[in-house]
Amino acid sequence: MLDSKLRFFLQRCVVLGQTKQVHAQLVVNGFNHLEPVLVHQTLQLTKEFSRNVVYYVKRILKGFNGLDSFSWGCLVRFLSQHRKFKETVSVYIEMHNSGVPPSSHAITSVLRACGKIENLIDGKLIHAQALKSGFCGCVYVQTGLVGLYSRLGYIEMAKRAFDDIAEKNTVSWNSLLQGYLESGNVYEARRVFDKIPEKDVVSWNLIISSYAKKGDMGNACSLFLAMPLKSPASWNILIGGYVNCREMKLARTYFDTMPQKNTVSWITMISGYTKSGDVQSAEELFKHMFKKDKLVYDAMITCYAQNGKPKDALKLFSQMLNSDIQPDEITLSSVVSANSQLGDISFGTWVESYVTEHGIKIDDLLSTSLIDLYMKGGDFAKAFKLLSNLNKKDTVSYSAMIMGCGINGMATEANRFFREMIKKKIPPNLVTFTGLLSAYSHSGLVQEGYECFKSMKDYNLEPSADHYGIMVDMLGRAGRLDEAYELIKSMPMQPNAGVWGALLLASGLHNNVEFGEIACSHCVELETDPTGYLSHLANIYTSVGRWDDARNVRDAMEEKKLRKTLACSWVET
DNA sequence: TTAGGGTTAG
Repeated sequence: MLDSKLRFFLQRCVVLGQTKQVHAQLVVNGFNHLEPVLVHQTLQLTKEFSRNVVYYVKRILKGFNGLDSFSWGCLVRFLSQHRKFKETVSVYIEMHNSGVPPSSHAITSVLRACGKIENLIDGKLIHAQALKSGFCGCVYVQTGLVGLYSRLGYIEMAKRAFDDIAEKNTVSWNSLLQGYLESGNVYEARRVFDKIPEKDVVSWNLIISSYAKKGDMGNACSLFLAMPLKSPASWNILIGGYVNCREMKLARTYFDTMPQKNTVSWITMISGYTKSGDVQSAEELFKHMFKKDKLVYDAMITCYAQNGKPKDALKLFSQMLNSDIQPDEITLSSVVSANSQLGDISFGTWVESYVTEHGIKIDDLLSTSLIDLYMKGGDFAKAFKLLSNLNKKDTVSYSAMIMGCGINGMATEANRFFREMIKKKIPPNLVTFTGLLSAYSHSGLVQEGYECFKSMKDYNLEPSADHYGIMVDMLGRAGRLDEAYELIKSMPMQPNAGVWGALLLASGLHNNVEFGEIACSHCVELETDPTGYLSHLANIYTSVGRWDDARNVRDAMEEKKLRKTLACSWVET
């Protein structure tokens, strides 16, 4: 009687607190055989991932006297469903080490997880276990194997696993299709697609997504129009394709007409606007969203951080915390980047304590943004420690380091890091050279800077206008104005105001009227507000005693300023 | 089984 009563209560639990109450009842009455039902129910009712639930369930599992592969399987599946793939694998291993035989659910889930985190070694081990435990006749497990090998690019293995399936379902076919798409064999993929006996939405979405990723929107769109039933994912794939091609207008048209938008649709649009620098449109979408989840906040914070609005990024971050949404390492990397733009080094300490308090893992990307923060703030030791603790040092982390050296005029260190990355076969990029050149420039090492600039072509890098700007600045400061001017004339692209501005600045330092005039005229042409440049020129005239010219320039400035003020008040009224 | 959020410059 009590048994069925407890079962009844369990099945009606809607929050963790209730299952915990019933659990206490079970234990008191010695009904431990109902614990698997409790585990199942608890995980079923947990719609949003919660670490507390995992701890709670794990505690129950550890207390089992008998082996329960059902309950363990529930947990493994729960973790996989909530995209905690590393944990899925580690819990599966824990289960195995406890001597619990796997269930088909557990195997299918862990195979998916191995595929997602590209863990071939464990994937193969689990394949062997599946064989040993006799699950290789189960279509779900077999399909899981096709999925694993497909995702990891072992198409031959995937094909073999697929051929072994006696009764293939559409998921089996789709997994194979994904394998061919992953390995870039479009021809074979198309053949598989055409052979699928009952194509479902996913079959269509997979093939459309492959065209969209390549930027072949013609094919993507015509298949999209041809498909019989569209899911929100189909629309999102198409929108994502247009976003990647920077076709925001078309993306917006589909976004506006799609029948059922979900958060993925909104995030795809917001990140599209982020990349095209349209903060206003991103903001407008964000404001109109009804239910904002963590990923939406992340997308919008990144939008601010990447478009030079660090203060807005931080404001939104505190709003996020106030809404009780927990940030993770992805959120924090953007927020650290925002703080780095503001030069607030104290935020690094905050992040480090927040991370330990909330059990967030500092991964390489978050470390890199912290390296940038500490280097800009001059805490070389902390940055260096983070760099040496990285799992994988890459172009970005080294560039952040070198960039910091550049800002702080540490040419020797910049050069040391540069040589280190070359030795490790990590390719430098344009940012690396921006850092390196500015390090030489700030230290006045003209010869080294020159060599470095010339060496860019050895790494197949074409200097940008900014790199020329640094060179002009460096040569100019050293008084080599002729060389600086010659360098500008040799530029393969149109020199920007930064380049001419550097020459103007140097002309001022060395009281050179000739180059000052040339540089200033170009700056005025390129920028809407010429007052700063003109005042520089006036100072040059003054320094060589050409008072009349100085006055003429200042008069011209007054007139322009007056006109600007008039224009402003005209607009205001 | 498909679709969404991150790090270095300006």
